[in-house]
Amino acid sequence: MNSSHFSISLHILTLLDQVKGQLLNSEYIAGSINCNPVLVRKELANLHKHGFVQSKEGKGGGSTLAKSPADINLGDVYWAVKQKKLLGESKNEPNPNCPVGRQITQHLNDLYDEAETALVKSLSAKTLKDFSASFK
Amino acid sequence: MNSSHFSISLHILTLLDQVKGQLLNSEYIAGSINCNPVLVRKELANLHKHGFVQSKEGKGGGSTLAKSPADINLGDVYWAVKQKKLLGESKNEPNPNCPVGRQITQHLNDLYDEAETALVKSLSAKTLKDFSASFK
DNA sequence: TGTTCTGTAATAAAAATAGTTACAGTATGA
DNA sequence: TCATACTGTAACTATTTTTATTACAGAACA
Repeated sequence: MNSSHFSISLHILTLLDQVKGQLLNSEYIAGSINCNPVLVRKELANLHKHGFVQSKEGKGGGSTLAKSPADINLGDVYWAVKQKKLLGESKNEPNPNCPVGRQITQHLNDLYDEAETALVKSLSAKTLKDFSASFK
Repeated sequence: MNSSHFSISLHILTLLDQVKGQLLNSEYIAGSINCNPVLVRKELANLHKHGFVQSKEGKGGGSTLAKSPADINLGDVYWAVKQKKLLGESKNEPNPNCPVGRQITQHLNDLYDEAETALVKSLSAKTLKDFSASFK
């Protein structure tokens, strides 16, 4: 991963949990995150695609959690939100004429996959309920 | 982390290991990575600062490993190379007037620190020697 | 003493990320 | 039924981050 997708998504999910089923609209959420409402709606669209939230269109609409916070673990959020490699290359086209260049992409990918698995395992130890409960 | 610092550094270290003590110059290394030699020199400067490589200036100069590849573990490389948060925010200034916004940065940081620790533990299981040995 | 490197700074180009504007479609309720 | 307030999404712009380029002082070598 990278960027702030995970942070923003978890922020959204936490807010939705804190209001216990109340619908929150993208402008309110954006106000808490301090970002653009369209960015929130995009993030919500992704969370919706992965079954974490439900949205209601139209006047008085907004979003709410689609399942119990105890059933949302942060490792699953990670996978849902992930858009690109955790550790990795923006550009990466090593020289195929060099023995190291030719093979390194595969070896790095293997290494990163292992490392990412360890990271997700750590995240998976916590649910949204746990995370949200740490807010006073 | 993020970006390609880790990939590039590990690529450099692998090349240096493969040539067993021979000096490699930044242009050669850049040729294998397929990037700019100045980028390699900056990355080498950082690796040098952390004691992984030695460099020799002047004609016929170049770089070589400063310690045995068996004594370079990939977790240490990770820390040396890390320049910013693994999972995190480019911009992140949540609303201090919102209970969630006010506390989330700290909670996210705690979460990320744990996850990063798990990731580094995984990386630390391998040395440069191990990694380099997987190249045929 | 000319050549070939490193080290580093300053700048430019390219890529990625976030913000903005715009608008069709949906639900609500007066 | 019509004004209002949302979502969903696209197109575009601005900003930030990353990478490449140029430049040059200083070091080592032949």
